[in-house]
Amino acid sequence: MGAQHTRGHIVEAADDLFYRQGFEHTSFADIAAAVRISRGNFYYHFKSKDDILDAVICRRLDSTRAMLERWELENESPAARIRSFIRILIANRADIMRYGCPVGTLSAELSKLDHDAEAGAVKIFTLFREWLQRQFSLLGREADADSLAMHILARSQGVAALANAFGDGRFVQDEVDRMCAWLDACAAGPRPTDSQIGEDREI
Amino acid sequence: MGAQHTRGHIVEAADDLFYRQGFEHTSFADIAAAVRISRGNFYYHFKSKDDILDAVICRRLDSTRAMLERWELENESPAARIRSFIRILIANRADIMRYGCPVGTLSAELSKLDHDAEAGAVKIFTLFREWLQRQFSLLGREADADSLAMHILARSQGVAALANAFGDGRFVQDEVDRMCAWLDACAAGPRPTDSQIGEDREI
DNA sequence: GTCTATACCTGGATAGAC
DNA sequence: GTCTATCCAGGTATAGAC
Repeated sequence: MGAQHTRGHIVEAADDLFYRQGFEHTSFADIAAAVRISRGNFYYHFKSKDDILDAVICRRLDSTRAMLERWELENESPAARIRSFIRILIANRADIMRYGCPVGTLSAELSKLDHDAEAGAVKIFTLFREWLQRQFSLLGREADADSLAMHILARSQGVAALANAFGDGRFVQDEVDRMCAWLDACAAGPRPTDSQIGEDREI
Repeated sequence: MGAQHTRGHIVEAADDLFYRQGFEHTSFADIAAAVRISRGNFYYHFKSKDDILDAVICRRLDSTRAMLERWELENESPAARIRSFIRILIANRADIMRYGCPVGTLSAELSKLDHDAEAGAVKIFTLFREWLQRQFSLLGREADADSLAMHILARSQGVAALANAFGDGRFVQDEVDRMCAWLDACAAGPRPTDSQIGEDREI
């Protein structure tokens, strides 16, 4: 068993448990049981629980970067790329209904704990934010690209929060449809006709 | 010191601490320090920490009911009432940026803890949901009133989540403006003109 | 590298004096 | 009603054998 191999196992198990149970609520005993090593062995690989958290956040940052890159390669148009983002709500629907959004719930928890690692968790949000901003810029919305990015990010967070609270899969689908329709209107241009001002400000 | 008086103090302090620090992260020592009583004294008033949580949730249910009633009395039109709801994001902006939404963060935490009281926390959401649904019905949107209620609830949750993560007050104001504009379009009628289908599905 | 044993602390909960 | 003293479980972290 190479050290890196065990270390990787620990981070992987911790990532999963932190998502499902929360950081504070997950004990070394929980992780040890999942990885099948003794508690004492942790301290050969990490010097504290906070250290494991840092490793988990790095792992999530890496996998998020990889996912965003994939979406970019798989889709030609920025609109299609943004739709890939919106559709993670569907792809991960079951987990989201049970455990919420991994990004949102972690940064919310760390915020309450007043934990130093909160900044790292927010960085994951920032990856999405900047990526979405780039896509909206490519869509011809340079002027308000960041605002649009934050808007769609907020909506997906809200959907995840209520999906978790009410456990309603139909609601998720409805909101995804709304977001896609909004995106279409958005791609069509900032202010289609003068008569639509009012409705259009929604965009 | 009447028993009810002390009990009320405990619940009040616990409510505040559970919001700012989270339920699990708040210890009896924290509450005791806030209320200025000894730890042992808790058990005269409550038989366990979970009991205090139940009392806190009841308190929040009551204060939510009172707030919704107030909004109803203070505003004639359903649109104005819904705007009162949207504007809590502004009224409580400072707290939301620091601690998130009290309803959303509690039910998210209890969900991860797999705690029995999660159902109670979700009831608070349900109060908002049903109240909003009634307002949308009065607005002439009986057919999709619940869907619209969930939509606006989700958006406010998303705004709170990102406001907490990024600590950006400007973002909150922008999103509140968007939500108000959306509401105006919504009140104007479900499908203004045929040519707007597509943009309109946003509603 | 991984284990067992254990130190040490915090947190919830109880007992009983006042 | 409120206190002090105390118990006990569970958590992080360390020491040292293998």
